[in-house]
Amino acid sequence: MTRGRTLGRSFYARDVLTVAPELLNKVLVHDDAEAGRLAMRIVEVEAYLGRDDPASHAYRGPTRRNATMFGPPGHLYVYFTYGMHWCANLVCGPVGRASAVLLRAGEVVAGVELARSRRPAAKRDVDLARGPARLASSLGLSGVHDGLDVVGSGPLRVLEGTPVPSSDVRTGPRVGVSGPGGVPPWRFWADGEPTVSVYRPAIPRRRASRA
DNA sequence: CCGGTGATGGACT
DNA sequence: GTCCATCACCGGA
Repeated sequence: MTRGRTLGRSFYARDVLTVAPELLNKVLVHDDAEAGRLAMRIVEVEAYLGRDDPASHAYRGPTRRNATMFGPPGHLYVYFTYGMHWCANLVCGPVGRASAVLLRAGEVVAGVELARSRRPAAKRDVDLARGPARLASSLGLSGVHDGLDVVGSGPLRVLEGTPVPSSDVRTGPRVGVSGPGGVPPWRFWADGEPTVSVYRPAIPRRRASRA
């Protein structure tokens, strides 16, 4: 299931709220020189608007961490969080807008054995990429992939897939984001997908106090 | 199934 | 010092 046309730059160059739902059912392919190929059908995404979005990493302007977001669309923004996890986004919109789509969940459609080896904690295959850090882990993504172009001949690309009919696209609030929630339909998934990550309201927890 | 919580390090104020 | 675009594991129902 790794046939199909590679999406071009113009796909990503549009408004992030247009691109996000269209990414559903697209197939992200990662060819690792040593590990091999893994292909992931995207089933859940989340939009981040950029400078005007309090929940976005880009809200306070460019830093070394978020530099990729401020660059051209069609590049992968990978960041490190909670001291142990990587998460991946696709940069959208025009240069400088810093909008991006967080890849929240997917279904492994090629390289399942490889994904299992990367995520031994997953009890069932449906858990291999249920959640953004799990998705990145299954794909073998980390900081070395931040900034990579997914358009063209690199190890990463996104293939066309069967579009999800708009009547089957569901929307909801963002996951794990505190602060002003805002109005736009931030999160998108396809109706009936078993691999969509579970919604949990953002409840900031204090770090455990030392005795 | 569900809720509670420790892990763990970097970015930012 | 505080906050994370999170996950795995545990105990209870």
